[in-house]
Amino acid sequence: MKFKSIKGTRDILPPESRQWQYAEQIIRSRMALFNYREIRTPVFEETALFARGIGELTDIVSKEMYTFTDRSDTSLTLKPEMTASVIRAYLQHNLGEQQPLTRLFYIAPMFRQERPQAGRLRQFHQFGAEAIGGRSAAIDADVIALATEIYRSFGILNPALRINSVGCHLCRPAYKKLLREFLEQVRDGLSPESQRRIELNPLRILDSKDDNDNRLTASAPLIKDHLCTECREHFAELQESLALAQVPFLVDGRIVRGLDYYTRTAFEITSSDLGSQDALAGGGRYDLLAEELGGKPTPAVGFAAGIERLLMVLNQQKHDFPEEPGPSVFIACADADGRRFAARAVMELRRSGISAETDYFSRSLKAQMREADRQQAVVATVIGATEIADNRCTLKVMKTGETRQTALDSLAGGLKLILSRP
RNA sequence: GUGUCCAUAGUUCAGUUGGUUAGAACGCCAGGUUGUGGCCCUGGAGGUCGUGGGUUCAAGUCCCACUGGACACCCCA
Repeated sequence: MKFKSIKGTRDILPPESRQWQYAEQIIRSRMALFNYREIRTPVFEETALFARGIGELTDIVSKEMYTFTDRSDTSLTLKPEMTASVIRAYLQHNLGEQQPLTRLFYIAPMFRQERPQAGRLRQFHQFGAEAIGGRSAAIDADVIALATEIYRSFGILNPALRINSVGCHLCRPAYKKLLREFLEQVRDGLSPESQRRIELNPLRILDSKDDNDNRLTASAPLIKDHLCTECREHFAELQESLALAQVPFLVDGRIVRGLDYYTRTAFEITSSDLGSQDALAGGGRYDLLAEELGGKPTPAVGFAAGIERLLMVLNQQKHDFPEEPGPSVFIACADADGRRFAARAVMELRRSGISAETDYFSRSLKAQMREADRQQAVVATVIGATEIADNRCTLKVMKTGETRQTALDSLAGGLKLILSRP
């Protein structure tokens, strides 16, 4: 075996591809219900878009991007996330001029050069939504409700929604200072990893996986208790809106978002049926991003969710996926006349909307019937010189074994009769 | 980037303290007499034992490197 799919990427083969189609179909239907419309953007962008949007110092930008130069020496990057691209498109096409609130959703592949593990791939797929143009917390609640509604409609058993506010450029700097002062006092007891994070990313320490860290930071100040007046009111309004929408949630002051552009609302939906990477979806508000990308100040809120992780949970929870339907009819050929007939009939049937299949190996009838069975054909019929001479054939319903005669020259009609029965 | 474990037919696995032609199940193909699937029976095809080195009279089995995979850290969806 010479060529293989590259590390961290995988092929989605039948019957698994069926699960993807099914998942995407449900996602699309929920997006429509919430009045979000689809956006598709190129798989690559100028590298600078992500550097500016996500933040130069984030792990994603500093060490995980697939970056290359094209033949005219432009630095391009396979998109590691979607939000920067969506805002870029929003600004490029002045979507904000057409309506006050632009609501977009996407289903697309993303690329990050990380070490693969459970629920983490180098090419992975996300669905997500962005509501651009409004600062009301009611919109945050709408976005969060959309995310939870999608999981609810899949029948996911116990997703947990946790929300927080990470403040804004007014209150976050002061809080960070306060937090650093606290962390310095317990510095020596923290894990080496967390010690490093005091300068780099102090908020992260609060959701460390190290039990000892968590003990030491149990009494650390939380940003939700140090918000400015406006952020505090926004967070209160969010909780009220979620309650009105009857979306159950938990306030978790330790939730952080990894990307620089987040302000105020941050949320996560997790499942205990995932491995260590337990986030199904994450999102929040990013009021500063549009400006960062050269547009005029534009508040926005959104979320992104992993499709692989969704499917992992569904399979873990033994979700009842619809099966791939087999052909409606399999035409087995008894002889050369039968094969000639089948060659014409399968196309005629397909053109009249009936999925039809036949044998291509001139095999024994037994083998052809086996094939019909394997393919889960609804009906099988054997055609040969006799049938053609009599203008009659026998339709066999594979599941029950019952048979029924029909005229050969109205095969489609006879099949439709059988297929339309429950 | 770090760590732990793993790598044998299409798939899931077994291969005894290194010792002749590497096995099973499922799947696949063919047959079980005349034109009918599922169950059963019989037969068959299919493996450079991840790759490359090394130790040894002898390596699927021991050692090293590489590649790939799984899981965890990190990070995140």
